[in-house]
Amino acid sequence: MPQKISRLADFLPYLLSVTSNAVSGRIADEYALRFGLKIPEWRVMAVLGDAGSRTQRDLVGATLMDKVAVNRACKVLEDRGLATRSPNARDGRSHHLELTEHGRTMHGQIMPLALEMEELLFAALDADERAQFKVLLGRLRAHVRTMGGNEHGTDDGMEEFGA
Amino acid sequence: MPQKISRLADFLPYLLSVTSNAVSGRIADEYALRFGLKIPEWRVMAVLGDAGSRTQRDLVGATLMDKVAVNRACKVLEDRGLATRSPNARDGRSHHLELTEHGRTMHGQIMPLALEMEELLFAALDADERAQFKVLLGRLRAHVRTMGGNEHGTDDGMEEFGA
DNA sequence: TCAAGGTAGTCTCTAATGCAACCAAATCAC
DNA sequence: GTGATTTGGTTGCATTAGAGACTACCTTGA
Repeated sequence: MPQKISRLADFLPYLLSVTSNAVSGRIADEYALRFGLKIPEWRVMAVLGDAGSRTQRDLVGATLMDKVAVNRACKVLEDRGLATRSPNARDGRSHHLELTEHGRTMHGQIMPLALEMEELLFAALDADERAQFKVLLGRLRAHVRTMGGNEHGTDDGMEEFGA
Repeated sequence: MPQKISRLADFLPYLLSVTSNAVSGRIADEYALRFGLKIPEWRVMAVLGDAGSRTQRDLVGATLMDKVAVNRACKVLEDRGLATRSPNARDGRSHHLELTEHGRTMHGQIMPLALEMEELLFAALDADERAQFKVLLGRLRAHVRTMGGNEHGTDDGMEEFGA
């Protein structure tokens, strides 16, 4: 019998962090193995494949990643022929990014794997629990964002990227 | 009205990661500001203050951090006079780490702040929801750990460090 | 039309994180 | 005991993430 129970183990932020790392780690491994993609690259592909042509700025808003991270991910995707940039007629500073045919094909494989991974990782939770979990995460994130110095500049939602 | 809803935003691992980062970031800021401590250092202090004298190996098990991270955190704590190492009679390779008086004093300030932060960050969730959230995180983590290649070597629990 | 200020994207430098190789002490095999 | 293997701890290296500066371009307001 344990002599002492750690209060660390009861500390929600700790539990959250450890769990998140475990989940992310597993996914990162899987994507690296199967597609040679890192998480940032994968996220960008997910958004592009789903939403079509976007600027880097849009991608920052959609993925909540740093603009540098987005930039690097885009560059990798472009170098690998998974995405292309075309000039933005409206704004000479930015480009539109879009998946290539190759990118689209890969996206077609990637999304099912994502869902499969989600299924596998969250198998310990039934449908209701997952829904509940998602709601709690959403509320938590929204709340944390409102409090304190808003962290990383661009702080608009990720919920929509309507045209 | 949004034209399209991102599937990324519905992807649980993504939501988990983003939320966890937001929470961790806020806490990290707070501890850096008030005590000049980083998360790994804080975790080690939390365990030492709570459990008394431990070896680095124990700390790895208790914090689920890399042994290198633990080592570095310990070194910082020692350099700052918050913890001391004393030889381990049983094993010449390792030392016992323990908070100094100074460290203990700081620990006395740190833990209330931790609880305060938890309260503040999780204000968006009521008591039941927090309990539920904790249960779900626990199940999730336990499940993820069982699947796939067990990641980072040492994989014993964090739930007990009995004598 | 021109200056002033703001924004998208890029580059660079530094800090943080994790891994692999390593050393020293302990344990095991004989 | 002596050599081989394991384990706690440490160091160094490679990878990653983030802050800041910088360029090119846009927008506004005179």
